[in-house]
Amino acid sequence: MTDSLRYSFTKDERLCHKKRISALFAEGRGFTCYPFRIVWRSTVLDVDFPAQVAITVTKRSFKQAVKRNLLKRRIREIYRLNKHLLYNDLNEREAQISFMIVYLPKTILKSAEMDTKLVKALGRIGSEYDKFAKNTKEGDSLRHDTAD
RNA sequence: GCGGCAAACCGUUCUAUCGCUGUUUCGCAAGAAAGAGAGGAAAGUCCGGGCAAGGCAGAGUACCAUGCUUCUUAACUGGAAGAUAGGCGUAAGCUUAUAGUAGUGGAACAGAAAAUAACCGCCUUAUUUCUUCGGAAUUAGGGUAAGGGUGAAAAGGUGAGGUAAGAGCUCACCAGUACUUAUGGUGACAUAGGUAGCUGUGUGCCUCAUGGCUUGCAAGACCAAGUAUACCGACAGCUGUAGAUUUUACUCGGUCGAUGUCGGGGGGUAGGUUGCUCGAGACAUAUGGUGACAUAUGUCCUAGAUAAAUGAUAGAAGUUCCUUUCGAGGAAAACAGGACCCGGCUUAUAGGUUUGCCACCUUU
RNA sequence: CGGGAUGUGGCGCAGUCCGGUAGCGUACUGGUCUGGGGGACCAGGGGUCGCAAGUUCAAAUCUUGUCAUCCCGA
Repeated sequence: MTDSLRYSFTKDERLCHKKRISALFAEGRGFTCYPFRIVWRSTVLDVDFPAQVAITVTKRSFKQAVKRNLLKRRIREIYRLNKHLLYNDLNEREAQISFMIVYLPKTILKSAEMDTKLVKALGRIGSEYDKFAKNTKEGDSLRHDTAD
């Protein structure tokens, strides 16, 4: 079993800094792949993993904490089982990003449905990164934003 | 058997695989193993307390809260057992209100009048006019709460006597109030008797008693190293005086005490550690108490996250509902997630269990 | 997590303290003035006073619970 196929999900793979999250929303790029919105930003991380992720469900959509927790747990579980696909993409491009998954709808979807949709969304991050890298290269040299 | 009332309790369980957050042990490290990991309301933040910081003693007033009695508790707008007066229910039972009345304000509309009641009516005195000589009418005054379409509420109720007409004016019975005696009760109060003809209701201000500082773990402490009225200049002022400060405001008292005003000037983090979970702790038994609860003994350690852990998938069993070829198949499973910690209250809650009691029906 | 405010015709707000008639502006409908429009004037319709209990003779108003929206501190 290689490292990429370990289904663990440690703290280093999560986005836990308040500053980084506010920077992500201020400068990050986003796209919507229903039922999720992905906000991401190329970032130099001080860990071995190619990505750090945070998951949110807004209080506007779900008022009760039980439902928010349920959705966050399910999304995290799906990410944990499918993140090696994203890691392969990013390792090919030698990139590090931080990103956030926002759950949009106001109803609770089934796990299987969310599974296929999230895999599709994660697959799109690679192509979005290519687009971004191309644009910055044309304008100036590729420039990574520092973490802090 | 069926329906209800009250109290207490449960709130799917197990296995496998992959994960998450602490703890302990092993290991140089990577990591491995063991064991632990949401609730009866964790919720609302409505009360009370612990804990922490802030006062150079403190006191009074204002302000706020509470308000039958006795108890309970660390404390309480909590709880228990009662008291009085209502309301609902056939019943078991449930439920609402309750300090004082010395003073004082108001009670829309309607109504004569909303509380020191004379508009109509009734009785009566005087005057004038008319007269069928019985009386009738006009004006002025007096007496009178028996009657009057209202209203939420109408001046204790019924009967008799009494009177010019009436009236607790007097009497009988009934209802209440105040004072008082005896008995019972820790007490609220109850029961029985006596005295006073004393007699509307609810409500606000007010009065009395008791209690009450403010901010909240994002408090606070440490890593963290110098202060925060720093320091500099100008102007005004000169000794217990001005003034400043003192947990909202005011007063007294206390403390500090020359400084006050204006201008300039300078520093910055939300990272980590701690607070942080052993506590008015839980469970069991015994004793005391009607009960809330208290005391004693024994056993146990039972979440501590921080963009925030308790999940996903598969299988099995049980419960409920639907379909049924009686083999089975399908679906559902409430309210809801710790964020410093406790004690209550309130609100949400599918379904189920146990105990006691009440009414009705059937059988004996 | 803590603190506070608001909810009344279609819209924006009074009235709530101190209980008794729900009102103002604008919008809407009809009419008059004008050749017509705009505008002015007159008349009219439109209200579970967020919801549910309670107190009271009587509740938009007082009390309690609950729901929604908004703001502030960090």
